[in-house]
Amino acid sequence: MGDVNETTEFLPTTAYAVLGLLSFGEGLSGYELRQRALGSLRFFYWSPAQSQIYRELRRLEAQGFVAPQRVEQQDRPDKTVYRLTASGRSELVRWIESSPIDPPVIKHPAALRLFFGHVVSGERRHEILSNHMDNVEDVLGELEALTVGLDDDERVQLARAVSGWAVSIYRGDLRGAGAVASALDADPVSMR
Amino acid sequence: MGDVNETTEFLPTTAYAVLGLLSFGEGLSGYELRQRALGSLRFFYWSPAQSQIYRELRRLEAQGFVAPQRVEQQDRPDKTVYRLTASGRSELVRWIESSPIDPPVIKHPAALRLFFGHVVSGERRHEILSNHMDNVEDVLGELEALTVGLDDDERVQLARAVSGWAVSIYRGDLRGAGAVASALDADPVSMR
DNA sequence: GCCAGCATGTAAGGAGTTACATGATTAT
DNA sequence: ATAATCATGTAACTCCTTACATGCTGGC
Repeated sequence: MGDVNETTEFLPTTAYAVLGLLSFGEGLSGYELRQRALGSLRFFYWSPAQSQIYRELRRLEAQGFVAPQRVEQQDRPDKTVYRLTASGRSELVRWIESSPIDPPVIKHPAALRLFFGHVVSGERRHEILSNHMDNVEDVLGELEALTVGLDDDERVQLARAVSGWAVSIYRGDLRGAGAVASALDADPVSMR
Repeated sequence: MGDVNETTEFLPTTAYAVLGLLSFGEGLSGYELRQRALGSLRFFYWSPAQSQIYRELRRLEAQGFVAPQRVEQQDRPDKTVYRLTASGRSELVRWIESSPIDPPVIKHPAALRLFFGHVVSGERRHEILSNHMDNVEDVLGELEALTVGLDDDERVQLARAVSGWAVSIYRGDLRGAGAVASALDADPVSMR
């Protein structure tokens, strides 16, 4: 009979990711938002499909959290950049202040497959591992590039810190993968 | 003009998680599958909603990858356990053998919020961090319990190895979180 | 001339969620 | 009594994805 609804409702996380990317002051188009997500959020969150970004922008505009502004460009197609409104900023603050901090969720294709690795050959198990380690090395390389790309501006201190955090996580992954590889060599699992 | 469709189609990952859980030989009900997912897959993949499990079971049964078997119980409600069929096992093998090993995706609520942390106070930033670190300590505790719970049976070697892998990742997270905390203390970020 | 990047969108569908409903048994 | 666990399911909805479509500009 009438939920108390103690915790206020929030928009989906994607919406706050967009608001957050706009909170640095720049006006960004849907296209540019996608690039930013691919270039940074991807490493510790994920990156939404392009169509999803436009969808969120429409919703945020309807709510008054972002305001569109047409920008004419002579060298490229015109674009619509969005800016964070005052109420958009409050909404972002409200989310960061009061939304619950859930534990991280790791979607780990390699670990999932290896967990069921008893149904395949030892060769395939090693292949999965080395394949995965290559992936993670790549990610670490891109993260490196990202950190270097950030200037020493005060406003990117947090971005830099969070990038370093992601590096720690991926390094932990790499360390664990190495341990798994050793374990598989030391004590071969028979295939069943 | 007719896509080549070079990579054969696969079912959604959830379906293979179910097949994988059944590949250890036990017949499991939807309810039990949910428990298994919560108890292990959760740490390196995620855990599907209960309704999703039943949905996948129906699809897998329709495809002939699992076979239902009614089990009457006197102490508890009867249940339907599902067993992996031969073709279900081949399908699982096919997936592990030939599906691409994508890089891991980390959904990290704390890092995402801190990335936009310049809009909130230093107190809230620290709160997010410590809140997150508590979460991860909890997860590590549960992973510990999981590893202890596994006997020395050969068939759980891989499960044990993968659990250890997850531990490495979460420890990397903790290490990174500590570094972020120090960085915030050393060089306070002004709120904007 | 054509492809790559910029820029925005629609359409269709799938995966996954929450909430609800039912009913049995066991423990408090 | 009633709460908790076991066990299964439906209904409604949302997020998100893939695929497609359009058109412009710049470089090879």
